[in-house]
Amino acid sequence: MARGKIQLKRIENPVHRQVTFCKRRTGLLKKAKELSVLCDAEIGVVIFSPQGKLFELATKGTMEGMIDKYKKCTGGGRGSSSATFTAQEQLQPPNLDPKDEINVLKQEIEMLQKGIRYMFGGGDGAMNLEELLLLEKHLEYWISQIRSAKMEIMLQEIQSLRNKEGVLKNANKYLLEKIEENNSILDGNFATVETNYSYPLTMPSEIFEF
Amino acid sequence: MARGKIQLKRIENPVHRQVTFCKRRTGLLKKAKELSVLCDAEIGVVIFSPQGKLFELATKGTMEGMIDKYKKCTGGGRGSSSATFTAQEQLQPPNLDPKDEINVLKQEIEMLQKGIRYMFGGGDGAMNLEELLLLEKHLEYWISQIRSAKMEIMLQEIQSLRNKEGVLKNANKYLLEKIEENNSILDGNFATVETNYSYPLTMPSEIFEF
DNA sequence: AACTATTGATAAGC
DNA sequence: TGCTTATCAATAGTT
Repeated sequence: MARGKIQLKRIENPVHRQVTFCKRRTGLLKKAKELSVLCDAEIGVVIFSPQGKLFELATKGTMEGMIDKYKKCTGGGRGSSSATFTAQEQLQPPNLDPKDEINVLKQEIEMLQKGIRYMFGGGDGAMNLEELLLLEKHLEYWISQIRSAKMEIMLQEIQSLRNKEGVLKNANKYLLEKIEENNSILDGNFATVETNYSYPLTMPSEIFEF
Repeated sequence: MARGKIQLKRIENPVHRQVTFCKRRTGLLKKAKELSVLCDAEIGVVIFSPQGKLFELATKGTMEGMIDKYKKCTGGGRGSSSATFTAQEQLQPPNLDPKDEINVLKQEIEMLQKGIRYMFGGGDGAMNLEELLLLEKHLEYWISQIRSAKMEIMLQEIQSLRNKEGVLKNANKYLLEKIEENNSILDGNFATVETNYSYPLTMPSEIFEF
């Protein structure tokens, strides 16, 4: 926004973070009010500061009312979200007694939580060797997933570029033919058109190096 | 904002209103996510369109969790909780159909994973190449952290085993001396005690290979 | 849905 | 916390 763009990650400097929290909180609530007024929508916003302080906005009626309305709306099924990052399905043998499955899942949750604590809490959430080995395994799996997703995207990109390359080469060829045609029509009356490029015109291959 | 400023009042043209609702709704949720990430805040947003359609965002945990937290903060009536972050406590609410419990836990895992994605990537669902590269980098860093923690534990373990080894060797030596002492006391009256072990008694070194 | 001229939001500095 | 300003981001109107 101003004086340079920012990374979308937690602001480490506590002073900056606090200031930004104030400013953006104000901005967010303003935006919410505007949306509500402009589009006749009912909006509730709840913000807890890192210290646990509460800021709220309910554009019509009360927050309590909003919550009731929300609960009515979500009363039925829960939609689990999109992308497929589910390590547990891959890492586990398919058929498992429900009881065991529950335990495995709980174990995994605990590990993830510990891992997160370890990562973000500065490493005090002591994990033992076994847990670390397991977490390592999971992370490696995630990385492999990410790498294959990455590869897919890159391959698509390469294919797309190759297609473009083909099109461009053809256009190239066509244009050169045109030029030579013109030259032969103009015959010896003029010097040939200066062409300081060679056929086919290509892009440097570095474009494939992401 | 663009091509002329707007009045802060309900947009009368239904088409304009709908379009603006879409655009600004997206913008508002984006802002909320940004604020949450940048300032480590917990944010819940609920939007009802004029037609009563629900749009929601909860940046940490679930909306249910937010509502509970909100109720606690406002001192209002009790809020009944549903699945929130702690598998252990999920245990206590006594009887849950195993099937449901599995779903709850899977949901929780997905949430944790989503949280990780969110913390690292800031994106929602599908990730683009840049985000994937970033996530890969972060995971690699994480793994390296875990590996060094693992190494430290292993080194400690080795050290501890070496200490034990020393103690055992000493005990060993002492016992052997005792035996020889006894033998010399017993003199030639009996054959020496059969010892089919060599000094010092050691453990096979494979124990260090984890 | 895509574009772009504008307005709005805000990071950094004081 | 508030004000200023240079910049970035959101978006109103248009196609």
